[in-house]
Amino acid sequence: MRKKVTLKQIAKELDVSISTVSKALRDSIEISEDTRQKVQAFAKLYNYRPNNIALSLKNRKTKTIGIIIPEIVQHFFSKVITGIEMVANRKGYNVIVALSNESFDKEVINMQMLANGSIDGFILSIAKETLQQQDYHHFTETINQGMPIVMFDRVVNEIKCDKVIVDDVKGAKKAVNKLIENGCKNIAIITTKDYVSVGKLRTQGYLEALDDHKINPESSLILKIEDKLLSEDHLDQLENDIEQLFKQNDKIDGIFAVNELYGVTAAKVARRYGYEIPEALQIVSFSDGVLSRHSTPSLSTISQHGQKIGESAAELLIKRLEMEDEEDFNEDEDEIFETVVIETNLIERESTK
Amino acid sequence: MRKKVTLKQIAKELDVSISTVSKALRDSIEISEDTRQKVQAFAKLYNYRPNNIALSLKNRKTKTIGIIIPEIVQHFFSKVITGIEMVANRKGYNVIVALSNESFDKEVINMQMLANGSIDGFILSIAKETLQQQDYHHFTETINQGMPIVMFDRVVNEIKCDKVIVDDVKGAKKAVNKLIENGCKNIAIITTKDYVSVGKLRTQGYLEALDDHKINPESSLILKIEDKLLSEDHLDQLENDIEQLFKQNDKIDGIFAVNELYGVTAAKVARRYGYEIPEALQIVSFSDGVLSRHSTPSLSTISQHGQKIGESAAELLIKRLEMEDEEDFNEDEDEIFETVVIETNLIERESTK
DNA sequence: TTGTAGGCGTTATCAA
DNA sequence: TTGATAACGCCTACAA
Repeated sequence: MRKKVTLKQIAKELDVSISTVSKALRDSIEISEDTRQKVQAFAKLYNYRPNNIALSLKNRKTKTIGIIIPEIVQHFFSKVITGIEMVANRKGYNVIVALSNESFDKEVINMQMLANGSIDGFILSIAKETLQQQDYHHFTETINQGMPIVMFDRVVNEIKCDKVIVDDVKGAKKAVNKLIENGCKNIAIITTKDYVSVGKLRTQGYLEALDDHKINPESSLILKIEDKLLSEDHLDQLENDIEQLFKQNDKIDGIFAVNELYGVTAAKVARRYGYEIPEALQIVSFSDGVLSRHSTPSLSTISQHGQKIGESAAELLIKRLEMEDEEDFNEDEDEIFETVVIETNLIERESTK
Repeated sequence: MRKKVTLKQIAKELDVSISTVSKALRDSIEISEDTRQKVQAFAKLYNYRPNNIALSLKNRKTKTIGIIIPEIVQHFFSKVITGIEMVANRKGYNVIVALSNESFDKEVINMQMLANGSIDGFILSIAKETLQQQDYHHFTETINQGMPIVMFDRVVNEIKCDKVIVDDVKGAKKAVNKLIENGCKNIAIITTKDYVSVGKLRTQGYLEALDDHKINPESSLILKIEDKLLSEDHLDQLENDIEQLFKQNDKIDGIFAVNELYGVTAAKVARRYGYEIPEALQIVSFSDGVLSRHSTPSLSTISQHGQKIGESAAELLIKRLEMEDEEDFNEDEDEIFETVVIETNLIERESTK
């Protein structure tokens, strides 16, 4: 068991000072060719690597990014992480992941844990509970402490920071327009309660698309799901709710679902009701998932490009971090924040004509 | 912008020494009630939190766990992370995630990055490329440096460390036995090339189950997929391969797929060929995914309980970490490592009778 | 009851 | 060309 070597140990072995070793390893011109080689050889032999923690303490930066997301067992969030990790890694950053589990308390606790020096900045998507309570003090606090935050997907106007979002309204309109073009007359929407910002925006897009085509929205065609964590019970409930939708209105010939689970579940229920897809009923869902691609019938979706979102968020954060370095204490106060919008696009599969 | 306060600053403000502040905050009896309250009040006011990095450096432990997995965009791995994160968090640990992307080089680089003081121990699942090259020096090296590793799912006998695995052979036998019980006579297997340990083991289970029932394996019923990263091309290739399987052998009435993607794809191709599921063809797949539950028909699967695996791995690692603390330098050399086996179970859905 | 000093591993500055 | 020293933020043994 060869424990990690430190500069100190190398110094002792070679009978030179610590600073000589340090300089030699960093190819300083101050050091003679001779000792440099000696030191480097020894270091290589013992596989010396500078201790990250010590460096972090010294440099007052950790080169790691903290991610806080509601859950990881969701293709969209995994994709985002993949994207973040890619650019982070490329730029020499690590990524530390914490899950809020949609809970306000866990979000707060995790932020505090990480904010105490473990990371240089946050990339996060807000927990549902937080959105519901509209308590954002933990965000403002960390920002005030000088730690930058980049929010993605579930963002909130109250907080001034960089953001990466999807054109939810526009994406929803694309979906609904497609259905209208394809001849649907009675288009239902399956969405979330309004406190989930993306659900609200997608609902808005749905309404705007209808309006653009002079179609009056009907409340019997709008289903707002109380979105709890995924559980078997919840799934049953979801199916029941969708069944109610079909019972309430037997003219439905198009469905826009704000996520792919709603989409595939709608397809399942619809087929149980004898609807032919896409002949009698067409479906488009918002999604970045694996479900819509592999389900039968495969679902046409509005792809939100989770990985791109992640990449974009990481770039924004790192840009800001490196900026801070440069402008040694530019206490400008009124900083300018960016909001990057990632374009969605419609992927046509079997659930539309 | 109120930057984070340090002990030093508090000390200066209150005109006491740093150690007095430190002790006061930790409720030391050495400190007078008076100053203690004064210090604590001030600390609370300025929202003092000890700096993690400084603590890590001092204590020579970071209280964070490094996870290295091939990819995160796979339900199984997400589940494992969820499990790890749960127990880690409960025990005051953070979780830092790195992705190998199935590449040997990235695995090595990421390990080195994290091993330099950033974490206390690893939980990992080996990249395919590493398994192929059978080069495990980076594992032995980090273990030799005194950093514990827990491997899960894709493990390897050559490395002595704690492991968490699934009873792959037994699970596969459960699946195939079920098919046999249900009357299947010609059961095909869709599996990976043998260098993927879990694929190999599941294939072995398949063969053993057949043997138990005195059924001779037929090479025309065994399809070994060259498993690349998921891409559209790869998917087409997969469908082609499966089509070949059906062409080669028109008596197939049961399929055991070693993962759910193979399972749903087989179902898709089979239905294109006019097979009724489960009447004419029954399918069971290994899985921990969302696909099999929501596909049509939903797939019967051998559930591998990814979250439990994660929890178990985290418990093993943390146990070992805390052990190290106690036994101040017990250089015993021949340590004893555990291998925890997580039981699988068969979930019956629509793809079996 | 309070303060001083040393150390965790590095690097940077300045002195030798 | 090399080395001593201080600093990053914290804790603790020991001294006052």
